[in-house]
Amino acid sequence: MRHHGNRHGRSEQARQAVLEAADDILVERGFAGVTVEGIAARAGVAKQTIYRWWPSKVDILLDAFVDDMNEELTPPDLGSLADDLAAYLPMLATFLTETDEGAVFRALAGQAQHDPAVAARFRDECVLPLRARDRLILQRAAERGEFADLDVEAAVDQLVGPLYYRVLVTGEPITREFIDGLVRALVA
Amino acid sequence: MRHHGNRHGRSEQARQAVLEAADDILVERGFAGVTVEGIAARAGVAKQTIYRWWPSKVDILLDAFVDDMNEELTPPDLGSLADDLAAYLPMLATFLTETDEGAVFRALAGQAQHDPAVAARFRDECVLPLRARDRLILQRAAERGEFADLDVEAAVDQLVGPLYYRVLVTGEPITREFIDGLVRALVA
Amino acid sequence: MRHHGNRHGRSEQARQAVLEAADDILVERGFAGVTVEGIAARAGVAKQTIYRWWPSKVDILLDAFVDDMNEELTPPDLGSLADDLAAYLPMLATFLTETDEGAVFRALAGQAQHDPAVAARFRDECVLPLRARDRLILQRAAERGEFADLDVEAAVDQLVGPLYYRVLVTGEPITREFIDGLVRALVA
Amino acid sequence: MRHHGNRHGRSEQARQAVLEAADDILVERGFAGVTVEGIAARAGVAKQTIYRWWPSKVDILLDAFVDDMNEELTPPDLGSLADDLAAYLPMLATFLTETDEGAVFRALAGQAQHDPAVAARFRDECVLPLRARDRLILQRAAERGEFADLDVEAAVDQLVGPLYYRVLVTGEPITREFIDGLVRALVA
DNA sequence: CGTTAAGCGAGACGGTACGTCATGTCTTGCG
DNA sequence: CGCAAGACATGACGTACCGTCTCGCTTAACG
Repeated sequence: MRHHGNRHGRSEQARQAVLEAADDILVERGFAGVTVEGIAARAGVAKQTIYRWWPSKVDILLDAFVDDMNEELTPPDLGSLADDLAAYLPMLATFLTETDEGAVFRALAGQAQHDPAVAARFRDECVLPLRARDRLILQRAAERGEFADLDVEAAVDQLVGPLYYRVLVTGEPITREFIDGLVRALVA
Repeated sequence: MRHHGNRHGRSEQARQAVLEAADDILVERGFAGVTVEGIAARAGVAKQTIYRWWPSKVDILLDAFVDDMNEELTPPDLGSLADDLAAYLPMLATFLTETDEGAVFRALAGQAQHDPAVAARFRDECVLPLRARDRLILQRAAERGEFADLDVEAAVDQLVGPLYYRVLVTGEPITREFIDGLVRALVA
Repeated sequence: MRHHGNRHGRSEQARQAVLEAADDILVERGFAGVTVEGIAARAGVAKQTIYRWWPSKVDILLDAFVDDMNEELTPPDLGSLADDLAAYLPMLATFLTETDEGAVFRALAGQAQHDPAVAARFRDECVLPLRARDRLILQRAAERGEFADLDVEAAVDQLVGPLYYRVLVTGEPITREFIDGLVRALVA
Repeated sequence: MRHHGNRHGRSEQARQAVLEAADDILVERGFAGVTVEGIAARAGVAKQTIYRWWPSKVDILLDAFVDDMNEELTPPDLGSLADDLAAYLPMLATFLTETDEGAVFRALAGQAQHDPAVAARFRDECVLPLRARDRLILQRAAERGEFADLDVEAAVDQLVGPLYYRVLVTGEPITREFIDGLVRALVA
């Protein structure tokens, strides 16, 4: 049964179809291949319906990322900082480099370099939630007394910064050894 | 007197005008405002002249970056690793966030997220030369014997990774204290 | 207190509001400016209410014309054909060129060139009633015996044809002399 | 050999293709079926090429009419006014009602009712040339001395006005008798 | 020392996607 | 049941750039 609008706001069906279509096209054809017309066609939705709810294709990807991210990346709680990090950082690396959500993240990070408005939304809606997960592990370690005087924010940057650097800048693979080095530098 | 072509090789005048126009437009209007037509108009050059020498606008920016970068960012040589880093890292941060070349770098980094071909050229022509400078300081320290057993590549990532992460991802400012923390973590 | 529907038949209030809104917009902004959405907004009526009762905006204008025309253009009865025509033809010209109803008539005549269905309704509901008035004068003259053997239909065409031609085709103003010429040609 | 633009102005090939496509679509699907996109597709031309040279689809039809009209409707010269008119007026009627150019003329006449700017161009480029032909017959008669004191302009209106009135307003067919009546009224 | 071919400015061309506007259909809840 | 409200699929609008092409001028090496 097709839904053709009603007085109580938007069609959830259309919303989902748009987000999924955007996601799929991004993964299949890259960011340049993502067009509002393409999304509309693939989602079986009118272009105007997209423009009614999203100002641009970037906003669609932001929504798509927010929707999907929340189902992923639950940080482990293994009882020791070193173990938690050894489990979590590879998960994060895989998330960023291998998953569809990671592809969306990278595309948004790319677009954030071109547009300050995108950058602001990207930080609030993508980076902050990811950092919250990063922080969680360190905070639990602090609560256990492993690090009495830790500056959590700086520590997060030192831990995940090199990882994002490899993902977004150098393209180097993130190896077990690389992560071990990061953990050792922090624990030392 | 305008130059209208010759039989043997390209017009250096046109090349310079194009690179400068691209640079200027990027800084003034952002990456989205950079168009081949706009560059041509501003440089007083025919569109075809651009397409004859550059496959896309990204290649223009790459050339512009390479031209300009070589005049910047000479790493200091103060005799101690801590001093060198304390002098160099703020220079790098300023280069990335404040200068026109930094704006080009960020734009290219952004576009590299969207296109693997751009990513490859970006790494070869932008990232590698910058990393060469990063490495120089650590190599000199190693030669002085400050760190006998240092893995230079990993150390570079740990040093500059958090810095790029702030520039490209979180947008947090890069403070004196932040840099001191990075240096301390390495020297420890 | 606004009316929001009732159980027994359509709202006359809504009908009037729609016809007036269509008329007003046509006069103010021209035929291209007449849109169903615009009419609905101006009339304070839902779009669906319009589509429930009129198949298209042209049908709205047809209804508007029929409503208004009946209050206008009563042919005079001065006792002689020449006098009647000398009084009536200028009235007709003014009606077509100066009044709001004339504007509606011209818009419908224009649309009739594009769509045979419109043309049919236009002739039945607009042209025929106007021709009835034209004919009336000639018929009364025939009844008075002024013209025993007159072909009324052909005479009407010869009289008002040039007038419509000027209004719809050449745009020439309709002068006293022009009308006198038409009358003279008929009476001769 | 395809032509893709040069420094000396527009492609005559594209111009012709556009005019013919517009003409064909108008005849096949009516004025409402004429769209710039449809013309572009049918002519094998880019939409922008159309907008570069014509402000609107009406301007295309105007050009198409002007191009085609000049090859049609040469008034006869049979030596007497009555004969000339008896030959010419049916030709005119057929031109307006049966030919493709007539369809374009009627469409333009329709659009002229909606837009004063169109009306102005329509009169200058369509109506005036047609009237020139109408006038020719009467002028030749005047030169022959058939009508010493004829007001040619008014006579043209009286002759062709009823004819256009039937074509554009009533839709009545234009019969031999009807035309004879018009000629008789003038000659009388 | 004139020929001639490459580089150039100019700009029209076939395309693709943009973001907007109006159409006519639909669903909902109030009166 | 009629209505106001408004979301929806559809499709054309007019614009902006893309990358390709042709043209005629300028200019320097070659004949």
